[in-house]
Amino acid sequence: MRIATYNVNGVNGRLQVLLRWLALTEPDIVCLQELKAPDDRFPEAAINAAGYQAIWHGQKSWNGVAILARCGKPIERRRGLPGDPEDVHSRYLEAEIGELIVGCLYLPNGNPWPGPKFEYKLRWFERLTAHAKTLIGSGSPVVLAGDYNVMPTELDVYKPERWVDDALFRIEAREAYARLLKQGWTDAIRARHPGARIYTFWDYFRNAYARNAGLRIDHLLLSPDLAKRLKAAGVDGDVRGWEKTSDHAPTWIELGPAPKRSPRKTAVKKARKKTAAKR
DNA sequence: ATGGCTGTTATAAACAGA
Repeated sequence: MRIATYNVNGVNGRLQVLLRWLALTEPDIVCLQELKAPDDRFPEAAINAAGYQAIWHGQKSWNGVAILARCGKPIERRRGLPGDPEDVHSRYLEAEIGELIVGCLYLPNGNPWPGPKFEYKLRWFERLTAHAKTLIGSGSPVVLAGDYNVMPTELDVYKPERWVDDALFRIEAREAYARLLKQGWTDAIRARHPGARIYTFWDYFRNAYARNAGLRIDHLLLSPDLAKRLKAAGVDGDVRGWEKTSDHAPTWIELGPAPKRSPRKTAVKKARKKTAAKR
């Protein structure tokens, strides 16, 4: 099973690129960010025609997230994070898809630092972390996928020294990311490619893609049982070179099948067999 | 340090993104 996250930077402006990528890579589940469209402008018909059912949380001009699935319509569990009824940004959507819980998120950019936007980013991060704790505590298989707007380490930036006072790389943001992971989440790309320079975003300016002046800010975090099923992870970097493309590239994981029985049940069965053999 | 580019829309002497 392939699960991908893709910040499309305008779902309507990006529709042809999105459809081309869906047809090419056939992910089973897709988290989209930066729809930049209100609910009634989501291109549902085109997405359905491509073989996907979707739920979405739109917003005029900015933000907006969606979850697509090929294996039935995602069952919505939540839109928006708990903890701030004043927050009207469309940045979080959560669904049940088969045995999985999928959280699709678009963490605030936070620039410029310092300032109210950065404070909002940190508050939003805390709300995400609080919610993630309840998710991981439930013991369910969960993936939290999206644009986190954080480069976790120096390995995740083409030129770290230029970014130290940027909201995407400020120490407060990196520490918030580390605190989230400490709950027990696995950063899938980093787990499969320790030490590798992997980017998911290249600025539209300064020929950044050609120079590979990139950032790794799109992440898929896996709950412990899903981490055990992680077979592969990568970035569809070529998509960033297409015409009319997003500044982000699709980022994905490949999961093995769910174990048929829980380890507890298997242990019980083995014990029974042993007992039976003794008789 | 600044500005470079892109999508959206209040079509700009606009904003936000990263």
